[in-house]
Amino acid sequence: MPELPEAEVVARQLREHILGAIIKESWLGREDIVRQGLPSLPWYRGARIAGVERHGKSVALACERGGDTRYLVAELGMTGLLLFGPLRERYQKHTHLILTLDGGQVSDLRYWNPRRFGRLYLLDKPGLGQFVSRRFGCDPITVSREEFCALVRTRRGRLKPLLMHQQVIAGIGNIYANEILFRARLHPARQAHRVNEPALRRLYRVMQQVLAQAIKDGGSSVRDFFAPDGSEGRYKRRHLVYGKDGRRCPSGCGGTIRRLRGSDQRSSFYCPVCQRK
DNA sequence: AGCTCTTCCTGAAAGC
DNA sequence: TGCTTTCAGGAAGAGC
Repeated sequence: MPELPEAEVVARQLREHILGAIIKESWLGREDIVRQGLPSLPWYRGARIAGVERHGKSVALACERGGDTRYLVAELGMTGLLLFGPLRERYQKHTHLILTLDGGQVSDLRYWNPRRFGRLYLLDKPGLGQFVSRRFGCDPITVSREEFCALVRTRRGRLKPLLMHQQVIAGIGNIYANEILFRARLHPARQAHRVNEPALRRLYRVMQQVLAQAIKDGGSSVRDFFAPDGSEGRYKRRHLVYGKDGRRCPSGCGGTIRRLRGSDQRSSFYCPVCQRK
């Protein structure tokens, strides 16, 4: 499932392959996949893809036409993918949007999302600003240590939900939250404001390392994440706790990885020996 | 503020 | 084998 590293990989591939391309045609399989701005869809025909942004786990195409800029935001949700045309055979069903392109390296870009947790948004500039400020907190890649630590210190809730709270820290989901907390040796249910300074700095450093490495590795392909060109992410090989319940802790502490189902239905994977509360 | 619960949605896996 | 049930998960929103 796409989280920040996967969305970043998607954004980078889009920049590499379709920046500057012109949208010739748009095909929409179902209207309810566009949650906002559906009437403006015709505007995008003839627009040039002038930029690609990532916000949290979402990817935004900046489109220009006649001196005007509008955005196409794709929430990837759990199963959402942006794919280049050559993959069309494998992804017929559940393709909800196709942008036929001219002048890029690929013939089209399509949005594929079987579970439809995640929609599309067609927004003008103020609309995007509003969308971003309402939904996304700081970016864990670019946030400074001071800012991050100050933020965690003021929170009374549990550490893991905080890391995954998009309005506070945008882009971290279940996989990376688990991997980060294990490497920082912090229990998922630790109260954020009770984490001491050294541990807080460790958390920041580990968060940046994990995300940077995952981007370098093309993301984690669990279930079926693919980059737009069809390549799989390799970071899954580096997973130490996610989906590893019942296995020996890789730190050599002798503990066994446990899976804890939180009230939010999401699973926490952690080592009860390394990550004490 | 922060927690819990519900809803959205489908395909894979488990259960019978 | 073939049917039914369960489950997984991100995010928003309601209610407490």
